[in-house]
Amino acid sequence: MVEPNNENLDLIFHALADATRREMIRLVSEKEKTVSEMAEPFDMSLAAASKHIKVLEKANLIQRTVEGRTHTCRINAETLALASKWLSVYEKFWSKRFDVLESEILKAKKKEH
Amino acid sequence: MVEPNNENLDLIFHALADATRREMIRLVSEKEKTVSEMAEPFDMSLAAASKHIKVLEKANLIQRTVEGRTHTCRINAETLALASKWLSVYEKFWSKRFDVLESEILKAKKKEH
DNA sequence: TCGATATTCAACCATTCGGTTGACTATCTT
DNA sequence: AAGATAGTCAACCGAATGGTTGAATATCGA
Repeated sequence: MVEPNNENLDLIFHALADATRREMIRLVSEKEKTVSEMAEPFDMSLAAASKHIKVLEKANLIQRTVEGRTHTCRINAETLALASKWLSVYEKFWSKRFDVLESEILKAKKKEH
Repeated sequence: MVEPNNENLDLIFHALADATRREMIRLVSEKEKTVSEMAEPFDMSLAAASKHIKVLEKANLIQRTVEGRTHTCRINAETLALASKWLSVYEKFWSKRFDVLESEILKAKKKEH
C-alpha cells in the first residue's frame, strides 16, 4: 500500500468533502462509467461535472482510460483505503465507547430483574 | 449512532482535509487540551488556530467545555466513526484486491518448490 | 482595582472552490 | 468532407478558505 502522506490525505479528504463527488464515487463503484454517464445524474453542466471528476482523479480516487473520444472512469479503492487507514488509528476511541455503552446496557438489564 | 447525512459528511471530510486540523485531532486524542495547548505546536497566530478548532467543533469532531477563561477540547470519536462508516461501504473493493494479491503470492510461493 | 492571561471577534487579504458559458479539439458516422 | 458526439479549456463570477492584525471580552491573581 502507498503510504499516505499529508499531501495525499489533503487531496483525498478534500475530494470526499463534496456530496456530488461522494455520489460519483458511489456511481463509479457500481460499474465503470464514462464522463457523460458520471455527469448525467447531476443538475450541472458537463464542464462542472468534468471538474469534479478531475478532483477525484487528482486525489487518485478514480482512474481514467481514454479510448477514442470516450473517457472511462473506474474506482481506485486503494485510495479510499488510505483514508480509512488514517481514521482507523482512532478506532479504539469509538469502539471503547461502544464497550462502555454495552456494559451500561447490560447493567441496566440486570437491574430490571 | 447518529446517521451521517450529506451535510454532516461535508463538514467532517472538509475538517479532515487540512493537515493542521488532522494533527490537532491527533493531539487532542492523546489527552484533552486547552485552545492554547492545541495552538502551540503550529506556526500560526492563536486566532488562526482558534478558527481551525472552530471548524473541528462545527464538524462535531471535538467538543469544548468552558471553565472560566480556559476552553478545554476533547475528541469526539463517534464523528470519526461516521466518516469511517461511509468509507466502509467500499471496503469490499480494497479487501477484494488484497485477496487477489494474497492468492497471487501463494501461487508464486508454490511455484518456487 | 489593575494588570496579566485566555480566547474570540472583526476587518482585511490572497487564493481556492464550485459553478457558468462559449470556444475548442478530437473522434466517430455518414 | 460535414455534422454529430465526447470531452476539455479558458475566462469569468460570487462565495468560502486560511491566514493576518488589532481590538474586544472575560476571567484570574495580586
